[in-house]
Amino acid sequence: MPTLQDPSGARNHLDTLNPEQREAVEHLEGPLLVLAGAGSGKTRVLTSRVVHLIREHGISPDRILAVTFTNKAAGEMRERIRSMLGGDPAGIWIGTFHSLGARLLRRHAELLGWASTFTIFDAEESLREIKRVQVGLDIDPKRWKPKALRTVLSDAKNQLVSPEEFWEDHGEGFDLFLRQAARVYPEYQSSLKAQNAFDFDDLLVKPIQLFEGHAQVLERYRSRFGFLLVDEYQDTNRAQYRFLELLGKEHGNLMVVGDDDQSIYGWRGADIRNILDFEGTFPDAKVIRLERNYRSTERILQAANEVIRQNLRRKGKTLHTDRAGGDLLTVVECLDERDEARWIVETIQGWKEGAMDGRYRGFSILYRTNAQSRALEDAFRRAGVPYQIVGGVRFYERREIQDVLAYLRIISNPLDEAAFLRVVNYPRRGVGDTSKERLVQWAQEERMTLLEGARRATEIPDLRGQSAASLERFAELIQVYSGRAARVSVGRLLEELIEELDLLTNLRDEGPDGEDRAENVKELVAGALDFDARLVEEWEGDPPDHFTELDLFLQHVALVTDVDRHDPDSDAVTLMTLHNAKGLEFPIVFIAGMEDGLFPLSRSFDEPEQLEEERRLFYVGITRAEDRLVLTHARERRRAGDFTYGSLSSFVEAVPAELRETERTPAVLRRSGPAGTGTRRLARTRASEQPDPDLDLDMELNQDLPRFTKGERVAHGTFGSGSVVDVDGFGRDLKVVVNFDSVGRKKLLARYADLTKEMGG
DNA sequence: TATTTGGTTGTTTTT
DNA sequence: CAACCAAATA
Repeated sequence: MPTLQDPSGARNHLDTLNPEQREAVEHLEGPLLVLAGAGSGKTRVLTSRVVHLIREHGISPDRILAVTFTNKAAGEMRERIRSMLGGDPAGIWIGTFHSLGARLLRRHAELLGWASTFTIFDAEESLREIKRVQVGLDIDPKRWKPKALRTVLSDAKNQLVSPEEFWEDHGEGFDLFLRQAARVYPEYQSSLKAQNAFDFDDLLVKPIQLFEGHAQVLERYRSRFGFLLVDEYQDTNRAQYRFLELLGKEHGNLMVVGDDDQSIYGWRGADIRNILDFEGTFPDAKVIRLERNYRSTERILQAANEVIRQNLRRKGKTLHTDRAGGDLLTVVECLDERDEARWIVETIQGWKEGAMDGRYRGFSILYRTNAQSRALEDAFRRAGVPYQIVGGVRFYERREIQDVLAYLRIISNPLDEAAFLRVVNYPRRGVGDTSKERLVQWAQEERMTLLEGARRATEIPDLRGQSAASLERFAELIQVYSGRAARVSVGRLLEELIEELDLLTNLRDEGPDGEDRAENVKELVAGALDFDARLVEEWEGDPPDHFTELDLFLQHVALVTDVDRHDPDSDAVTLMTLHNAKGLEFPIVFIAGMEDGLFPLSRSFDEPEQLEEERRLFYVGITRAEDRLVLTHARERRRAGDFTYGSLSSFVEAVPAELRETERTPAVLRRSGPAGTGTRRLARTRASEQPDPDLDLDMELNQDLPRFTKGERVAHGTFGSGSVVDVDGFGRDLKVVVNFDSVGRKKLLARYADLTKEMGG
């Protein structure tokens, strides 16, 4: 037991806790469910309990396993424990399910038939792989969408359904799509194995197989980790539950912390029953509720309580705060998404001088879909207000980053064919699709890896001399760098590689985005150089012996998310989806796009379960706010190319009127005349709402699309006159086949085509 | 072999 | 209105 100094005065860490928090922290053995409302200090409870276990009960840190939802949360937790303890909790495991899984696999991959230098395929890479498998099985990727297949396979994995079981269930079933999936699944798995790769879901599934198939390994970790702690338990899925069950069911020292009202990942397989039924699974479980909120004003909390109260499937709790009163919620009506964005930016500029100390960092804008960030981003850029977007196109998913990473992957894992094929002709060295094809085929026949094949490219029949020479040089390059990888840091390796390939110049020559791309690559290098330092602390007392720093770097970048990269200290407004906002807090929060159909999304209307999940998402959004909450909605919004007209979200109407005030942007006021006609709009409901008649622009788009019948004569701006041959689809998807007199047959989408009916046809 | 073009497609949410 | 993809052409 460490008898270390306590610089933060945390010796009395119990004194600052409320009775419920304290009870949770002092809990020693047996299952414990902490139902922690938003802002109730659950992270504090988790860290304090770890510290308490170590310091008061003499538990060695290496007996503790803590699971967090993001890597950032893991890092913060470790940091807080360190500072409370006054020293590093060496040997403790803290991470996400995925990173812990990766860690286990690094140590024991051989038992499953993988090498410890395995590659982790990200979502994009698994998609490519699925496509490749599809083509191999002669399954048309147009008819059966690879993305849909990936979703199905991912779901199956998260439910721990093996390829064999999946085949039994669907291989000969009546659902044609699932039948295709049943064929793809086993092929996909063996393809991954052949490349010494795991996909994201494997990081959960394979450790479970490891435990289930190797009793001595399970026993080793089971006895090592006598204390398990899990954050955000409401978002765990079947596989994650199984993982915990294997490690913790026997001794039962499992503390889970979560909030059923904040379960927002059902679509990803998260099973809310895990938390709802915890007491059923662990009959001797102690349950502690944390309902005191330390974050938000009373007004905000009342709104949140009222909203979530409408859900049926919940444990039920009500949050309280000492922060009586507070500002009303503001509901703002905007013209369209650009007006909305402009208003938000201007409001932020106005407010920051007063209450916010002239700083931007306390502001956050949340939205339902990533697409909404575009208009906001435009407005911020135009106004010169600093912002950071979390999510959307993720940093590590950018094309140029993926290209560079693919080099590192093939250097680290020579079996990684996906990486090989990605960069063998990047930068261009005259190895086109046909050459690649030849190589792949030949290597397969000769039973060698693509890299070996490239090394012996001159032996490949029907290959241009120039291509063969390029392949040989490429193979040599990779070989040289593989050797260096063991001796040199990743940062250094990357610098040399980029220099040698002259990548930055290459990127800059690419066109308008080239400079940005070059910058991104530089940022990656900076990250790699920085990585060396971090490595040491993370694996302290648990040294990496079977693999290189390069492997760990690749693992790191495969698992970091954009939320992890969010920098709360930079003075910028934060923009992100509501999903990404989980666990964060801001003094002032804007939620944009509060329209029925967008939030809640229209797809959730007919499924009560889904509507409840949307509502929980709204609840999460509301409870991010400390002092002020602003909800904006637009009369019309461009979505997927055309206009949609939305009315105020029913979620907002669920907030009692006395808790909110309504406002309209100047642009709206200009349109509808001075206030006074005011409240009418907000009381109105549903989609019957039309834009004001004086809203001249885009009037036509709002009119019902004309109907067409076969044989009818029509006229088109560019193609001239013709007759309707066929009509297909309906509504916004209405397609019309017209045989034009001059240019012949064309298939047109009615909503764009602007066809007019010819008189007397 | 590389680049351009035209046509189709699509918007939930992500570890 | 994109972004992405397949076929066409330089």
